[in-house]
Amino acid sequence: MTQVRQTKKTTIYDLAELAGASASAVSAVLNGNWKKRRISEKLAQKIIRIAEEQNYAPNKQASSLRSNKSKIIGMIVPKYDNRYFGSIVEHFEAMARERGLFPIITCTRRDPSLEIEAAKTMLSYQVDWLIATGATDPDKITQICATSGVPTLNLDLPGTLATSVISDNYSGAKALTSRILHNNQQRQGRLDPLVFIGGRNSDHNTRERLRGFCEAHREYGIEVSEARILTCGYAAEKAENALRDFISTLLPSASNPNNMEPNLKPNIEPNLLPGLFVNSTISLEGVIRWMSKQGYIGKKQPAMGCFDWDPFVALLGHDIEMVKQDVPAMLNAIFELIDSSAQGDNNLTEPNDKAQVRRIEIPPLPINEGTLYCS
Amino acid sequence: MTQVRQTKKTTIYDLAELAGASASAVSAVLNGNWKKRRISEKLAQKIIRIAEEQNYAPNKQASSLRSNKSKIIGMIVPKYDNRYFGSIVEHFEAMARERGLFPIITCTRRDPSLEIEAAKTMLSYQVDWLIATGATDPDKITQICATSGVPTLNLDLPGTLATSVISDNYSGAKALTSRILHNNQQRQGRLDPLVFIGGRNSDHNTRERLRGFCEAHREYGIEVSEARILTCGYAAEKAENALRDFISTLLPSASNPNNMEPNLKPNIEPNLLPGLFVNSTISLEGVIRWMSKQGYIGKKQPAMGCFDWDPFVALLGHDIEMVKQDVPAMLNAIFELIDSSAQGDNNLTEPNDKAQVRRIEIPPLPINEGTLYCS
DNA sequence: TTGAAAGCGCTAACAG
DNA sequence: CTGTTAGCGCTTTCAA
Repeated sequence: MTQVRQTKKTTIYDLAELAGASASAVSAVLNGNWKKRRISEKLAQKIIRIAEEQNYAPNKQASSLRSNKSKIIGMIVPKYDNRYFGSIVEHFEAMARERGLFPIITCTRRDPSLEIEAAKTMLSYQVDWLIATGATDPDKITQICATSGVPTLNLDLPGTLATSVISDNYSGAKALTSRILHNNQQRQGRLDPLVFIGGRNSDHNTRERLRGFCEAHREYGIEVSEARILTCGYAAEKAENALRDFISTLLPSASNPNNMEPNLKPNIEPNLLPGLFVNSTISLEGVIRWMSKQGYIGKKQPAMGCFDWDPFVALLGHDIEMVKQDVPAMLNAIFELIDSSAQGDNNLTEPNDKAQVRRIEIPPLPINEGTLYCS
Repeated sequence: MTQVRQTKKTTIYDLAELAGASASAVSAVLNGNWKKRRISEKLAQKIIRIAEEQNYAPNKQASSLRSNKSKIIGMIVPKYDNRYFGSIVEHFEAMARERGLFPIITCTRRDPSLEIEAAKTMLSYQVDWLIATGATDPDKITQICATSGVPTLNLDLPGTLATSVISDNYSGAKALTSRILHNNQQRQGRLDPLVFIGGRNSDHNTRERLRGFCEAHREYGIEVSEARILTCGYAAEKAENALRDFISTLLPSASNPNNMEPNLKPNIEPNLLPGLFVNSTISLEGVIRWMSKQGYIGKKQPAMGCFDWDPFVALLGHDIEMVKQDVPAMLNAIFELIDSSAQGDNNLTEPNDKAQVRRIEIPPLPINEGTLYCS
């Protein structure tokens, strides 16, 4: 190893010269298909040795320019501020690397325009695949990619133009709601409707969870009024404000002594909050912040549940039910699709062929580590 | 827009043909330097229109192959399982995009071999810059990149061969330790040494925090024994086990009725734990899990502090002091370095010139949102 | 104001 | 068993 720094990167031509061979020989050896080219083992060894000595790094830009496949697999993700997406990204990277793919992730902060911007940029960098995770408009991404012949898959939030792998939101939410209703009954000795908080009306998952939420109520024989659906977005602040506003309309106060939701009137007690279904950990953050400030804690805390999991919430002492989405299973499904499409690499089956568009729903896992302390 | 899908990607030659111009004109226009080439505004408009109509996506592989600059900026990150790194990545991406750079992140799970593997892969994809965040061996990465002439920067954990931007761990830890000692005194009515838990002896941050930890004790006139330094790694399980083992040697029990740390003996009470300095939120996860299981909660909970911040911990009711590392300031420092190097783009100042290697320490922010509920 | 042409580093026929 | 050659899509002189 003579050089520590060089102004110009080593190429296969440099290696070829050092090995006294041709660039194509070097290329073949370095790509591991020298048996096919029947290059002598001796030459192969020599080339490999020299490459290592020179600390050679192949130029993937050039290689994929020529071979028309980059081995880059892109993923778009909304946020890094919770365990769910963090886990998705970690699993995705690991599984991509196992397959010799190069994963690139980009975070679009739930910004629709950034999403399509990011997709276009990824196309420019010649991704072979694009996974749209939690995208606000997955179909737009699929369309853009289709123009360049790049296959896409949706994760977490479904689209109609590409196969989607998502949680079974309906069943998960229904089961979660039942558990909260049950806990609420235990706590308060009666069956009141819950409040649904967080998420967006416009997104499929929120709608499905809402459907499960309502169905669980129906099975308990409870009606849920529109006023109890607070789909205010995901941000913690929005959830905090939405809850505050809702409660202020609910509880009797100096400013509005009579302004109570009709069906709650007979039961209402100033310090008794309705049970809460929180649609994400980030919304939960706002909810808990508000409850803590107001002193709705300990005995005064209502039964609660959260669609998504966070380890500290499990320890929060709030006795909060959680649903953990099955990230490993979801990514297994994703890579099964990718693997199988790589196999049947004929032009007959277009990746996002109309007939092939499927929706795969993965059951989430119920969690209840609550009640660990602070009873 | 006639085509929805095409088997072959559109190139500047296609656009050139459609525009009745040459490829080089198209290239110039699309790169925004058509004033320099004095191309007619009319032609420029036409080309831009056609490009949009065709949903043209430039091939960055080809472009950077030719121009020898990719505009790709890579970052290596250890984990996505905490707010600190999540925040780093989000800020990094946003700031990179502001500068027209393409950020690519890769997560190496604190695995040294994966780290250098990832660095090499990024080099193959022709990154213009590489930021090594929390790397176990930053200098190795700097060396590998230097071979290809790619400048690097260290973040979070420093190296000696490239400029590093890190938190002021010593001062942060010292202040945090003082606060915990103070709280402990309030709670237990006396001054006992704390236990330091989490992190690695081998990493600079842990050592510096330990130094601040000891110095704070010294200022309080307390001696810290070796036995109280539990640098067991970062994983939650490891912290949980280390704490369990430590306590079992500390407290009298059937199996070891006399096996107590000498200087604690006079004060010991079965249910009174020593105060805790926890070196990361992920270690804290294990610590709290164990404490909850054992019932060391509420009044029985010792004073605690955590180097790093998590919103749910703030709501945990454990009255846990936290230190929040100043991620925006850290990334400002990073991009200041990048920006200034891009400015003085002469060959005279090598990016990682020996004389230029600096260490920039950013003061972390103290946080105390504790005591919100569950008093 | 524009086009032709060379070549970035690599791969893949094809020709020995 | 190995080398020559022709591009992949783009940028960049250079020449008009």
